[in-house]
Amino acid sequence: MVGTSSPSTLSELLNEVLKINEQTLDDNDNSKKQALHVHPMRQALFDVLCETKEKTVLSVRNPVDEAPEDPQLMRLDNMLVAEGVAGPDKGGTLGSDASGGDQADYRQKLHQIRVVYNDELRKYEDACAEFTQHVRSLLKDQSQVRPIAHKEIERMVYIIQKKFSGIQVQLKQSTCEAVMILRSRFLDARRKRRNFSKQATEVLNEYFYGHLSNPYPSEEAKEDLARQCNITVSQVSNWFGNKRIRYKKNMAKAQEEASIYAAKKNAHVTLGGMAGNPYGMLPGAAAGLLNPYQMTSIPGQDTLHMGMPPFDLSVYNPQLMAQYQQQMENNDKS
DNA sequence: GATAATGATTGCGC
DNA sequence: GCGCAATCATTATC
Repeated sequence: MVGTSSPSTLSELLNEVLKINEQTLDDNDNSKKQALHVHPMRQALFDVLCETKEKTVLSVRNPVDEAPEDPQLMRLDNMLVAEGVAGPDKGGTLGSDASGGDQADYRQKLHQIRVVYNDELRKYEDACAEFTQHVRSLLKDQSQVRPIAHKEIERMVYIIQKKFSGIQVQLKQSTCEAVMILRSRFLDARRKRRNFSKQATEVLNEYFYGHLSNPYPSEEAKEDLARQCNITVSQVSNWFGNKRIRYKKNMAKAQEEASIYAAKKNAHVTLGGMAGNPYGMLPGAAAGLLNPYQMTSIPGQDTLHMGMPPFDLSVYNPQLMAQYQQQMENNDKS
């Protein structure tokens, strides 16, 4: 029937359109297309078909309205923002313990990841927009010959965007992995310690032996020491933690060291008074003599000697202290 | 290369 | 959250 003569009735035209819809139009079958396009009932029937289709599609739930936020995608997004890859550039702060050089290196590497990520993301977005536009125009073209509901187009767009979203998730995942690898590398690098400068160690030791009776610097004191030594407050805390433990463990050597710092302090006192020692009455290791550790741990001195050592506390002399210790050891032997 | 020294980390208790 | 103790990992010294 089709092809030989134009459809004369509404039902004939409908059958014709449905057939065409099923088979899709063959570009070579121009006469058939032509016949349809010029039929006086064409527009009316086409409108009816569109309306019917629109009603049918309306009953289908719109996936766009109901799509829940993908929790995995949300996690990835949050992480990328937190790490400074997505969102505003935070400069890639590592930890306060990382050294300056490492920080700069880390920032540079993170910036590279950020650039690559944003570049790829833009490419995907552009490709997605381009493909969506292409499909839209294709559907628009097809709407000339078959009824296409608006919701149908939106659904198609949604499917396309979901496909591209899947690719984006992969991109975000691999970016997160890259950041994790970078982070772990630099966190490991933090273990690559460098010894503090001699000057910094001097400052810390002076404070420690100057406060042996209470070697627990306050937060303010730690900040002050950190400034003086050009290290972080947590490094100061670490140093004091280690120092207290090791002082206890190796009292003999610590005593020797205490004498050195006491002598230094003494020289300072002679020259400049008691400035800088909040325990003014007990300069240097003299304060250490009253510290709780010494009462139990000095080799050869298992108990605290009740008698005070033979020196004047106000002008502590390390040599006299050494003599005193020697004397006590001799007493223990005899 | 062995050893000591030292800064950092971890697990635990308070 | 802080400090202690044990331990790890690196650096310095011999």
